[in-house]
Amino acid sequence: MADVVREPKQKRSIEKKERIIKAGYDLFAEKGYFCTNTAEIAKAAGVSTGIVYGYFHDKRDILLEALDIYIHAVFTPILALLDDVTELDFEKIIPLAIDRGVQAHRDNKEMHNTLHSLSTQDELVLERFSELEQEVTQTLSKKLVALGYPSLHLYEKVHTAISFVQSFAHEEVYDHHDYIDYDEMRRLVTVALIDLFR
Amino acid sequence: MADVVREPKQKRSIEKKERIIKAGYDLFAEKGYFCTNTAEIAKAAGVSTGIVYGYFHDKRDILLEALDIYIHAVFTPILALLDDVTELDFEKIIPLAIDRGVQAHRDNKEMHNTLHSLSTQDELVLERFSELEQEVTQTLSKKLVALGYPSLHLYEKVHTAISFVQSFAHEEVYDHHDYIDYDEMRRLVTVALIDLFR
Amino acid sequence: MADVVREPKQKRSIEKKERIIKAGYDLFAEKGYFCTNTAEIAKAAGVSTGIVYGYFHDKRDILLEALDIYIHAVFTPILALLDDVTELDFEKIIPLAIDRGVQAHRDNKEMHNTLHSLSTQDELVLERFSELEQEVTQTLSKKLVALGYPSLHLYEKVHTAISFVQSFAHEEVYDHHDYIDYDEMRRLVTVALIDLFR
Amino acid sequence: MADVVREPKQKRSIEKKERIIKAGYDLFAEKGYFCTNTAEIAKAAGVSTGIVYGYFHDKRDILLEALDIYIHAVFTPILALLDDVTELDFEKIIPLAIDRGVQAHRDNKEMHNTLHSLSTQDELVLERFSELEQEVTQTLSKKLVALGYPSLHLYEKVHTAISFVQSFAHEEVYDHHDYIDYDEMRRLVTVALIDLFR
DNA sequence: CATGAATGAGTTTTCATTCAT
DNA sequence: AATGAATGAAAACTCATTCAT
Repeated sequence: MADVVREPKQKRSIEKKERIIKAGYDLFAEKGYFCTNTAEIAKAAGVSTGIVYGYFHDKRDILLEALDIYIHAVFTPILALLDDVTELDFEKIIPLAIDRGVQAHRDNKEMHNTLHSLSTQDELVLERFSELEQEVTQTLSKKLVALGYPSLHLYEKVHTAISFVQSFAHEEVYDHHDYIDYDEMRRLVTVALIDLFR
Repeated sequence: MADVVREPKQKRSIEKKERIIKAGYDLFAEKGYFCTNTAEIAKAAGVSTGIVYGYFHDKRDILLEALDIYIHAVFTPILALLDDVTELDFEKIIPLAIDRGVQAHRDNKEMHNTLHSLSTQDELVLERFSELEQEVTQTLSKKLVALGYPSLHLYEKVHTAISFVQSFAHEEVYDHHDYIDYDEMRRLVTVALIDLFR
Repeated sequence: MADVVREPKQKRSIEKKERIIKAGYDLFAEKGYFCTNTAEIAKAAGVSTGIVYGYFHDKRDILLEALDIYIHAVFTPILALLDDVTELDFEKIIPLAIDRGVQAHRDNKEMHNTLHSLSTQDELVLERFSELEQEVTQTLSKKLVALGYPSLHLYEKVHTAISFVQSFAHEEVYDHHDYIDYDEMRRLVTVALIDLFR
Repeated sequence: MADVVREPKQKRSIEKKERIIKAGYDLFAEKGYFCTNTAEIAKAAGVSTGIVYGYFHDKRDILLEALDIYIHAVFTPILALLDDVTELDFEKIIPLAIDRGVQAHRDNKEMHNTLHSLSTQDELVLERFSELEQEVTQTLSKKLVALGYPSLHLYEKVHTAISFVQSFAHEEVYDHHDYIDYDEMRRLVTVALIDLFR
């Protein structure tokens, strides 16, 4: 009935809302969205089940907020990638980019999976992911152009690079395979990316 | 307490089991594992809900069998990739590989997502995915060696190549972004992969 | 998800569905719609909570079916009122009508209240009540005309009569007041109704 | 365990309490007792949810106070009915009584329904209704006697009259039926009531 | 083997009431 | 007195799994 959600203004409330998001984030990451229930989230956040619905419309709403956290955590370092760069030395930039990508993935791999899988079933999740990729691609492209890189097919290059980095990060972070030497793989990816921008 | 699952010998039973797997496959792909219920699967398969438990231990068991179907569908064409190749002309092989990868992804993208997301939560799903990647990497590597390609760091090259192809396939199949020219991106990926094996 | 409701064909199922409606009827009548929960209905019907949703969309759906029962129980005897009448002797007909009305009310007074109050909040309940009143009015009018009664303002007369009978029935059934002699009141109502049709 | 309810002495408090009752009245009338929650009442009254429990024991307590308002609103004009009458001309009195009854019903029809339905479930509501009917019947009867009307079966006549008026008021106010000419129906009721007192 | 009705534990969500501030 | 965040019990409804037929 009361389809109203508190927009907390006071510090204590804001902290509480954030505790709930954090608890949701961790549980969704650990067990997936569908295997996590609101009672668990409330318990993990140290609040009652009722108050969860004071801050969020429903469980999905918690996910959407967790998505924002995730996006912030993962993409902030990547967007900042070229901030300290003054000259276009891809031999230096690429390894740094890979490090950042791997680190971001390492810190958030479970959530990544949870969100990625939901993106098939949830318009909004998909949309936000999409917007984000666009923002990253365009921001990095703009910075490269500002540093003097030619703009021909740049979006495609950057997008491909991001895609390769993510793909490698995923491999390394999960580290499934005994028969793969990940250092060597990293070298191959590095070379491929340097060639891409040559 | 018949925790026993029939191993169907007769043709009619085998067909029935396969219909259930197919129905499960389609529904899991369309709506995800958790948003599909067993009654729907049974209905789609044209059987009663009860009999599902005559062929499968539980819902997850259907998923596991669907996983096998998926694996077969996706990886058979990829494993067969080098079967008709007699000389190592990567300028020809790579575009073919990309086509196959994109096609496989296109045909099974929803199931890919469903399974991928479950792999975080389900040991066995993860394990089978892992085994499969290993098999593909090693089979393709073996074929390349047989065709005269040097074996140094070959697993890493092949694995990286697979990873890049999948990554591109995903991009192209989902086709999120207006600002990306996917033909150009395909060209970039093709060049990168040719360089990888040069 | 499965928004499907079984339409029971077999005798056992039909009996079960009727048991649920009966249990709902009794509980709604006794405690009102909002103070009755589905678990209670299930328990009273001797079934599990789950199966209730096999036969009914939701709690309101049980109410709607109970409404049909109510309508049948209350209005069947009233509709049949003039069936055995061959001549228009209101001195005989009116007392009979009052008896029937009081009896119907007596048998179903709680449900009457429950439904009546919901009619304000539920379109469909209101609609069915309305239809019913219309049917009763028109059926009785038609019978009177067939017996030779003039049709001028007949609907209004019949509707007024019904309304008076219900009103008296309510009074007598509840029997609130010590200071009222209900036999005398019945006499007054009888006279008023006879005069109405004179 | 402050189960104590403030009896407000100061003007501001009294106003606040009245605002809550008014808000409760309106919401109960509009949506029914069970579909109205205390937060809504508080909001509509412009107070906090907490303070509601400073003035009322519980939600039902608000209803009971709203009942008093209702009773006052509905029955005051009816009780005053014969105040200006000096001679017993029922041809004049009856139409006036019907007008008053219809008007009272029109102004409070939703609350009437809400309260009426609760009277089955709530002793106190039933009791107050009963007391009220008694008061109205007895007050009007006394006035009639003072004007020279014979007291034989007077309570029954008055009670019947009230009951008929209410019944007609309900019909006219809801105005369900296209096939009914309510002006004609009013005429019939008027005649019946005049005859009742003849 | 097959059916599909039945079970009941589990899930999301609401809301009257309390309580820290 | 007043606030409105917080509580937690209770409600509606779902669904994997079982079982009588």
